[in-house]
Amino acid sequence: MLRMSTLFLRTLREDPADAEVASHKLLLRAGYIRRAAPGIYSWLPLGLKVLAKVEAVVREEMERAGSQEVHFPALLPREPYEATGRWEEYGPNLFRLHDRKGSDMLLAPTHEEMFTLLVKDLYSSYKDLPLSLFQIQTKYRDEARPRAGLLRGREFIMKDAYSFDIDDEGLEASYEAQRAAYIRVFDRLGLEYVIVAATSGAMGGSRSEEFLAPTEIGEDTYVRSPGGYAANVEAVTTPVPDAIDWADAPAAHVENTPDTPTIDTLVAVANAEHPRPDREWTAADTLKNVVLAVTTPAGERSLLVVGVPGDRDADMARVEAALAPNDVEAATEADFAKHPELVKGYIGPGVLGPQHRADGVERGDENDTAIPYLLDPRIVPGTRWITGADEAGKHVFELTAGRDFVGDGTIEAASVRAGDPAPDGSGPLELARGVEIGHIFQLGRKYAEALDLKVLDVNGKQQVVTMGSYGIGVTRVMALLAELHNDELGLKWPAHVAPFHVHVMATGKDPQIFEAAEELASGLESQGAEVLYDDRPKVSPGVKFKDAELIGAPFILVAGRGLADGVVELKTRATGESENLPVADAVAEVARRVASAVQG
RNA sequence: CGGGGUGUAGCGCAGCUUGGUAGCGCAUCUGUUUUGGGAACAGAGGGUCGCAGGUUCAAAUCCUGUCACCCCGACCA
Repeated sequence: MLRMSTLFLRTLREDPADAEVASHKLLLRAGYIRRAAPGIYSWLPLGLKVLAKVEAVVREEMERAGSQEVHFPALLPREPYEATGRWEEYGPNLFRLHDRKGSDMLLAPTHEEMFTLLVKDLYSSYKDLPLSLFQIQTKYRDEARPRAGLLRGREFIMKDAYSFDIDDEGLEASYEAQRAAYIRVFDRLGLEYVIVAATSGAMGGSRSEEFLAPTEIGEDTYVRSPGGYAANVEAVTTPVPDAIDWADAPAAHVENTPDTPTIDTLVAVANAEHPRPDREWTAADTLKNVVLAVTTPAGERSLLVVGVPGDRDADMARVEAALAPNDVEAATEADFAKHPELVKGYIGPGVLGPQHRADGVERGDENDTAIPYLLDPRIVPGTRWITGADEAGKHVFELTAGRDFVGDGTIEAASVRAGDPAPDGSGPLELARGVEIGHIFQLGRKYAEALDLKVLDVNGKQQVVTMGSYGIGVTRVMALLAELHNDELGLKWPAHVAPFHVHVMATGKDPQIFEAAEELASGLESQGAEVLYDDRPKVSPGVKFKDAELIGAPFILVAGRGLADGVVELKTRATGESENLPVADAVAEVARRVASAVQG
């Protein structure tokens, strides 16, 4: 039995100044965690208890799905990450350090390499497969900006699982098994979630889905359609319209459009000075060419221009996803200085990609080669655009894709808007925010190839193993539960993850009250309930109530003035309901409710 | 990395404009009274005012530099 008089806990009356979101404030105030450094938290007794319960659910479902638990070091040598290229690719997000001999080490951000090597170390036959392994481990990522407490830290606990199969069918089955396990985990935790199509990001790989918990404070934006399509915005694909016959299209013509460096000013001038008879020009008639600087993992930097309809922005998250693992940023003044053919505000296809190469005109210095030009998928042959004429104060009208210009390819760079059609025809998209709590994807053979994980197949030939990778953010899930279950008074844990089930308190000074409370507490404990007993003798009832509500156990059992009439009070934290129970029945009744609440 | 802000007791803050013995609330400790909604009174402990230079008889306060942290955007379980 936990006793409030000795529990290592100090609740705070006021919100910490540096906490913003509810879960962060309350976990600090209620004494679950303490900040040790930015994005790094120490765990107090209550916090550890909740964490252990979340872990237990994850562990049980992993084992049910046939995955076996292992545990790797968090501190790792450089070599395996060098072999897969991730020592470079991870960039500044990787915590790097040296041992006393000067060898490079790292704090693992994730463990693909180690799992792959361990399997390689022990297995060499297709008969050993399929295999699924998992661990629950502390991960380290030196995030540029940790925030929201546990929701995004630099040290966090992740369950990561990996599957190993001989062929694609096996991988598919392993993936489905994990997917089913994730559904069970999140259902048991009582979390609402959507499964969305995702990009695989820096990990590499093909099929990929994220489990997002919808919430306003989420950092991921996703879309869904009435017909059931759901995807992270980064992974949304644009339906490609049919090409348009341009036989009757007017010829392109360059017009003076002074002082029109932005789409808004361009549209205004176009309508004022170059109106078309049937309808007004809008931003959607313009083609915006955005200059980006792309840096490869090896550090090579080059420019790229993406063309998007003028009524949309280039969404950097989507661009990054499309160009992963490269880094992308907006081009700088220095970049423009090196490319005089790029006239800011008036950039057009004329100097880009195929056009540049086709006309053979040298516009920059001798090292100046054509800047690659990628187009939004909506810019199909026959569509007509107003776009830059590559000369200050001039735009070209009726510039027709396919006839007057082409790109080097297409790119999903344009922002996604509510109302856009779903790629599978299932209706208009709506946008929402969510927190990524799980991510599953088929890695394929990337890591097995890089680290030479092969087994003999049935014909005695070496085959590269194919892998899947499956993560759950355990600390993040805990923070999310706190985020979802609270009110102005404090936390309201669901029974199956609460640090304990019943908060028993004695209110009053009469020793008999304390005796009765203690009896209730130990009675409940013998019935299988987990109990915190607030046995502090000189603390006013108000303080005890406030603490109990802040800490957030699902049931609060009060022994106080009602005792004289043979009753104790039971408060249900989630609903705020309060009722009197006869003392004699209280233990049995509360234990029964605990059991049913824990079962969910 | 871009923008904004803050560093004063364990926590939350005032003091800085106009330099002159470092303060308030909460928390902690002692005593008395209190005990169903963050008690009252009396007393106590606890701070090299982020750090380093400078100006001055005198710096939390003015000047310079520096570090750290937080918040908003670009990246991730």
